[in-house]
Amino acid sequence: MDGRPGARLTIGQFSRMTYLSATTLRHYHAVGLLEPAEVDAATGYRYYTTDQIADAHVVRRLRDLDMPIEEVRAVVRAGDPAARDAVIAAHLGAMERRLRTTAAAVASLRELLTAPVDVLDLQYRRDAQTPTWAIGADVGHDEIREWARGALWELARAVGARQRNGPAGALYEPAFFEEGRGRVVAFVPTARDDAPSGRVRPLELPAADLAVGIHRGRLGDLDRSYGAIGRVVAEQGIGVDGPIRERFLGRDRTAADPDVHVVEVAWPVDPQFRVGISQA
Amino acid sequence: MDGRPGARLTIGQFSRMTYLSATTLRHYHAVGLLEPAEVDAATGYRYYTTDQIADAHVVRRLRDLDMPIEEVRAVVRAGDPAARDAVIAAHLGAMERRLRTTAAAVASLRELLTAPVDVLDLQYRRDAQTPTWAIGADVGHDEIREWARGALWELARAVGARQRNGPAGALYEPAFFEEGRGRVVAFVPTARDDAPSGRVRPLELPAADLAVGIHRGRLGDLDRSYGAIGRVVAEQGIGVDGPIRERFLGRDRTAADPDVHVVEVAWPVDPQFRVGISQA
DNA sequence: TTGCTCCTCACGTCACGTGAGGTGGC
DNA sequence: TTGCTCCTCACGTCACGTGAGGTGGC
Repeated sequence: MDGRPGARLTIGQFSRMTYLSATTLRHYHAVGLLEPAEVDAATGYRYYTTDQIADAHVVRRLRDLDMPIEEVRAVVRAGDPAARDAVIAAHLGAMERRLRTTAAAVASLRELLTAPVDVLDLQYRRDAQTPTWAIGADVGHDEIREWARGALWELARAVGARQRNGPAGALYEPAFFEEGRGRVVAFVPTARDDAPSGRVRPLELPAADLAVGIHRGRLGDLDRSYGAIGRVVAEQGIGVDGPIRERFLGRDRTAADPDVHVVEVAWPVDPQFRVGISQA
Repeated sequence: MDGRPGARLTIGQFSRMTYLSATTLRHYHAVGLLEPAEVDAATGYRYYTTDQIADAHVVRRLRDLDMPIEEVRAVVRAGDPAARDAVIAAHLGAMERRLRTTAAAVASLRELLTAPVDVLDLQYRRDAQTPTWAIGADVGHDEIREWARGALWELARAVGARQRNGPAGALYEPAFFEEGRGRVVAFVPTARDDAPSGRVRPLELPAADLAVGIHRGRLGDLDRSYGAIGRVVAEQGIGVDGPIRERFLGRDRTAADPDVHVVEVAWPVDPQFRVGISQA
């Protein structure tokens, strides 16, 4: 029994036990993620020990789950097991959310390829200036669902059911569509004139001339309705600058699919040319 | 009603309707994935048409699912709807498989972080030369499960239950672990001396001195057992060159988890030093 | 005329993989 | 001594993002 707990391993031996290529191990050394226990000063040879195998497995598993190297480093470096577990739990939670949305995206794409092209009934409408309470932020495409849920929940609680003057909605700056990230404002119409708290601010929603279409389907399929509305607006040549508006009219409980939402999508247009579309 | 079906859009307008950034659209033009309907020869301005919105949505959705641009191009270029659907179906199938393995990996990682370190009972054994029928190939880490299933199924059918002399197994060249890809040979012991067909070839499994451990768990957790065995072998300093051997002893039907496999993992060692580990 | 949109390079990013060319260790 | 392992650059890959510096269109 001459076993040495920290037996020295060359990079090749360590590679075989960790499923990490020598190139990858050199890279992890360069970026300080997984440092060899010893480096020969004369030859530059890297030597690892058997004690490092467990860490290397954790690193590989986390990288297999696409955790960025910076986060993996935070996990490995965390002295405190609680802090370590927190980082991992956060990433695993994000992974599981991504899993679910990806599964939904796959299902939705199958549908997109078999279902016919959407034809939307577009209507022209002028919305008057409206007092609201609102929450605004710079939001990315990938986080919009979660952000909107949180903001609308906070707005609902702040305004109160009795003081609400209509369905909640949101404004999207063009950059949100053009660059995948931009200012988004969630709002709830209300005539309250006291001072809101938290992230909530009073907002006078400006009057606007709009081409309005109804999206009835999953939120992940909103792009199809946007495309259909944008297409008509472009073909009529009636579009003008300004944020896109959405209003959330609830779920369609008569549908077989439990995730069918009813969302009004409103595109700013020039009122002079409203002859091009039907009237509300 | 002056709508023009193919209305001209600047890159910014098209960007807003497709959720693709102008930079991304220029990139797709450069690589020939999504070409503008018109390019102004004097100014270089790109112009798209509303007819291209649907294609752009398909491209974006496929890219969101990480389909490589080459494959997306094949989908968009496919004139034949059947060919188009075949490419998409193949990728969606791969996506769904990846979804399942990722879900498993997440669950397994949670366990890895809470469960104690594996302690394996290692035993020394000399295996005599063994006649087998075998299938070999160059296989990557990500495809090993599928490949092994196919190869073992073909071997089982070729050899026949009555001519089988023991459990099936596999050999792995070091490159499989070091580079994530390498030669793998699946085998079934048999004394048959007729000529096999298909991918099957006769193979004399060479005699070998082995350190043998039993992995009892999910196949996705085999790395833990490899690490534990490799560690002991390294600490004793008894490892020698040669392929790793596995033998598949079936599932543990007594376990609550339906995916508990029993796999014998054998690491080639120098018989001179077998005093370091217990005897079989 | 202003300023917003669009243009073309060139370079950066992320996590490595792939040689080229050379040295060290058993 | 051979050849296998290891070394350090340097550059490539993939799908864009990010300026820099400049022109065009309403």
